[in-house]
Amino acid sequence: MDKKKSLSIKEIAKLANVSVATVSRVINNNGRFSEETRIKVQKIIDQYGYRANMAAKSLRMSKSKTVGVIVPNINNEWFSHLVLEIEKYFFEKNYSVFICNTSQTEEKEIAYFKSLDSKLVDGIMCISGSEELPTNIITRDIPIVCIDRKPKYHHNVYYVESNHYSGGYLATEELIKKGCKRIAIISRNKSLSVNQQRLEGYRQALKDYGLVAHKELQILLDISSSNYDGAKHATEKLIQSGIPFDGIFATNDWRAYGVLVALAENHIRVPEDVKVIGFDDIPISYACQPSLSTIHQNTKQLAQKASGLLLSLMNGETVNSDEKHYILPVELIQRDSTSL
Amino acid sequence: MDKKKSLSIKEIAKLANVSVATVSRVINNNGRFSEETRIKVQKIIDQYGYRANMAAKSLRMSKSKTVGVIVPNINNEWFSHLVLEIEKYFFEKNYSVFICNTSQTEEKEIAYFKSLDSKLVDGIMCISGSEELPTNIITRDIPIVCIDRKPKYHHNVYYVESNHYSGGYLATEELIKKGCKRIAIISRNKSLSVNQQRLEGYRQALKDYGLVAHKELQILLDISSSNYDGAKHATEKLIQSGIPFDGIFATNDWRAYGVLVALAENHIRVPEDVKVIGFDDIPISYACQPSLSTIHQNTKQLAQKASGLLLSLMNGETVNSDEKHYILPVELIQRDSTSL
DNA sequence: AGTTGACATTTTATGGATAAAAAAAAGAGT
DNA sequence: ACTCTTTTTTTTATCCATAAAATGTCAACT
Repeated sequence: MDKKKSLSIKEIAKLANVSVATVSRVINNNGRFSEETRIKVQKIIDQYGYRANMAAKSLRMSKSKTVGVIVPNINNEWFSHLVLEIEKYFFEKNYSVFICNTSQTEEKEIAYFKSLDSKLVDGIMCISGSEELPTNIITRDIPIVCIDRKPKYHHNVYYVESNHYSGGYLATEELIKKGCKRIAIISRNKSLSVNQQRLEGYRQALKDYGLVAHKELQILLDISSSNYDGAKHATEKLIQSGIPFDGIFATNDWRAYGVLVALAENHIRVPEDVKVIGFDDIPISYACQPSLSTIHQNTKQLAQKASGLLLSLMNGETVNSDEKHYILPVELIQRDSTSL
Repeated sequence: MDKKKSLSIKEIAKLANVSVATVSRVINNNGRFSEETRIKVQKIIDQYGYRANMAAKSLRMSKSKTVGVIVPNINNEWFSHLVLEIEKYFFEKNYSVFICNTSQTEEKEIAYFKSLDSKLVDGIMCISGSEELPTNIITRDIPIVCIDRKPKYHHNVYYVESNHYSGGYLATEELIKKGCKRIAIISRNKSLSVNQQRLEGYRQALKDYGLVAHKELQILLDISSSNYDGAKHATEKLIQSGIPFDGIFATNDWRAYGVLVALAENHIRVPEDVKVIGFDDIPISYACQPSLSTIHQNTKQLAQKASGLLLSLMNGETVNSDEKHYILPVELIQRDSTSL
């Protein structure tokens, strides 16, 4: 294999009989040079090849054309969809993306912040991680944008999220409009604002429609169990308890499928006996049966807004204070699990 | 916010009253220095903080402690699971991972190879991409390991994959053992060896059990349609055609769910009237109803083997020629969709 | 005391690129 | 032809860390 080692600027310069500075200016099309020189240099580059050494470039310019994406678990379709869209956005702009999977541990999050700092990333995208960002660890002014979580106040932190309150409201309202009177919610007992807001929306909808928010129908799972298993077990317990219910709002789609399977195994029909609605609108929700009514988050737009914001910050553009965070609308998707 | 700029080795050296070389040796615990000096330097570092500048380090050492992962689509649970495990492995070894999503386009693949080359990555993990790797683009000797695909011969390319032939055989055999006589296969018409091998396994199983491999039951989708939709439409067409069948081997789980939904919409019961089996064992296959029999790929092991191999290569260890590729066994998972 | 060796530390060169300052070349005007 | 601009190009310094070579220090041994 004739692997031709890439030439450095210095070597190109020698071959073209010009100085390294001239080559640099031609390559970056920055500064003055005559057309004649441009052709001369370009010819050598075409002939011998040149691949910039990003380490050298980063060192000199203290920026790296890379961004880090902090994500709890990339093997989760909602997060991976965000990552996909972020990657697409930044690829277009000639940035590379470091994937930083925290597995929900603070150690990994801290380690990655250190690493990203060390690697001179130009920006950090932080998806739904811990409450408190370890920004104090960072020694440079790296812009940070958060998705899906209101971070406690940190200097230079911006965020983009869906309207979870509205989603919780819409989901509950859908169940009410389809005739449900005793609606359970299965959510997660973490202080994450996301779950909190969905719960608020649920409570408000019940209130607005004059329904009682039964304490025993508000089930908050702890973090230890998985979404699917946790929701499945919770549903089984609810069934065994004998407490009547005719609708379940599961605050994400995996939980909703836990619910659906538990109901099916207990020969409770959906939507005839009990109606179910989820949240997120991941592919599973239309591909499985019964298809799941859910609240659609505009994941792509979330990613693009956040990426655009981060890019602006990286370019040193000043961002109006009213553009420091976006709350994107969500949409009710009606499918079989809440049909009449 | 009191963001303390990190000091460079030079500044640390000045504060500690030693030379930069000494600081470097202490930090990297490499070379000789007295305990006294170690303490002196460490004290300054503890007091003022030091964060290595990886750009400088990479430039000097021509390695970056990063690897690139080329993947067709990270928003696909099988790939994202691989990426997750690869990330975990390399995090432990103190490497960062660039995510390179090709969206199945050659342009992006080539662009990413150039970028990774430029960024001095120490290794590349290549997951099920195009047939021919654009390795000639690379100007340095970067080790490459492929997962899930036999690349045409390239210098320095190694690969790890599942035994797809055996998987195809096991899947078909399961259907046969559960009484199916007219078994369809729904796969993809790409030259990817993966699909080819699964098809071979299917044919061999039919042959071994004395069944006919009906041409009209071998459906190869083209790449344009999605797995789910493609399989759903294909199943609908098959039903409409009136050709009898009593088992379907869908060569991945998403296709299998396309099949299941098409059957359900046509009031064909699974597993009573038709039995269905998938491939991959992604989470959907146990979480949806009916739960799906499938062929489990040991994704974690695949990722770990490949990562270990890549790391060895990056460390310059010589790899025995018989360790240049691994073929890992797959496992039949029996669930409702093929129960009796 | 002087040579030798072991260890500790500093000096110097280097990796590849860019920006600023300096120098050289070309063009304009008198 | 000579000065003054303007444009082009080169020189130099710098980014930060590491490795190799050189220097320095101390103690042991003949």
